[in-house]
Amino acid sequence: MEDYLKAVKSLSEKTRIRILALLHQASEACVTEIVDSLQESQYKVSRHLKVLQDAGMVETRKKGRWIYYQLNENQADFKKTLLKAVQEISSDILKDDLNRLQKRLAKRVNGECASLKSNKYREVTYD
Amino acid sequence: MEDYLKAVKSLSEKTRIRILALLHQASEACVTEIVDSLQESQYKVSRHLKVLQDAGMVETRKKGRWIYYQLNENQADFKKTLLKAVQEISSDILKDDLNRLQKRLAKRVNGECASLKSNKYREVTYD
DNA sequence: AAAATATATGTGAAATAACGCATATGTGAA
DNA sequence: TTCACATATGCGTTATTTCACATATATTTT
Repeated sequence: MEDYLKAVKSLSEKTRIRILALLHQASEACVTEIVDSLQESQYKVSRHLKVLQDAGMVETRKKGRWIYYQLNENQADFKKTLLKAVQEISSDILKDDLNRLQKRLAKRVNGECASLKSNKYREVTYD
Repeated sequence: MEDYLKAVKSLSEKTRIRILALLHQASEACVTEIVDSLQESQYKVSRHLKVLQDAGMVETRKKGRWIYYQLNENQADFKKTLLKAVQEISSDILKDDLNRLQKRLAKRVNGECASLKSNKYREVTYD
């Protein structure tokens, strides 16, 4: 029961819903890409990612200095169904997030997350 | 978005999960029957029922002094999926609740909730 | 009308969760 | 080995949620 509760609670916060919706579309994204897509602070995103991970909703893959997050698809029916529910949310906020995500993912180099802070790459602009 | 959040939050509490699981099985139950099944206080159950109602997860039917609660099946996919997720929870607590519910529903007279506090009816015993 | 039953709610205390800032850790690049 | 970037976290503050008690409202029975 505690496990179920933890999973539902992990969905009961706006930022975390936004993250999960993002991962539904991206299949995998690193923290910076999520930060840029949501336009939220790094520590806020990082905190919420941890909650989602503790609840078993996402899993990570480390590659160099980046940590890629993705949905944890391989789990009990209950959590799968919860993730399905997230897919059924229709909201302007999520649409905007996804638009920014698309632009952000387009900056990847060789399929890897790009370091936009470095001046080797052009600025990201969202408009 | 706020509506989705409200719905998920309504699931993110143990008592409320127990109530929803009960209603999945009972199709409809009045407050006292829920109180007896969960063995929780009346005000606690009443409070949580209100949260579920505000979130649109349950609806009520008033009949005399009783208010019958049932799942609100007629709604958007997102909430339907959430309710489906609850059905997929397997837990000893829920099993016990359902056992007590069965015994409680067996006390009904003419399909109506029975007033067990009155000495016109035998005591309920759970063992 | 009075008593009993069913349900809801105002309020303040206690518990829980989210926020923000600063900072720590780890990794690759210069 | 120094610097820049990516990510995580300790901690105090604030906001949100739950709890518990008492009590209010509505309905039925006597």
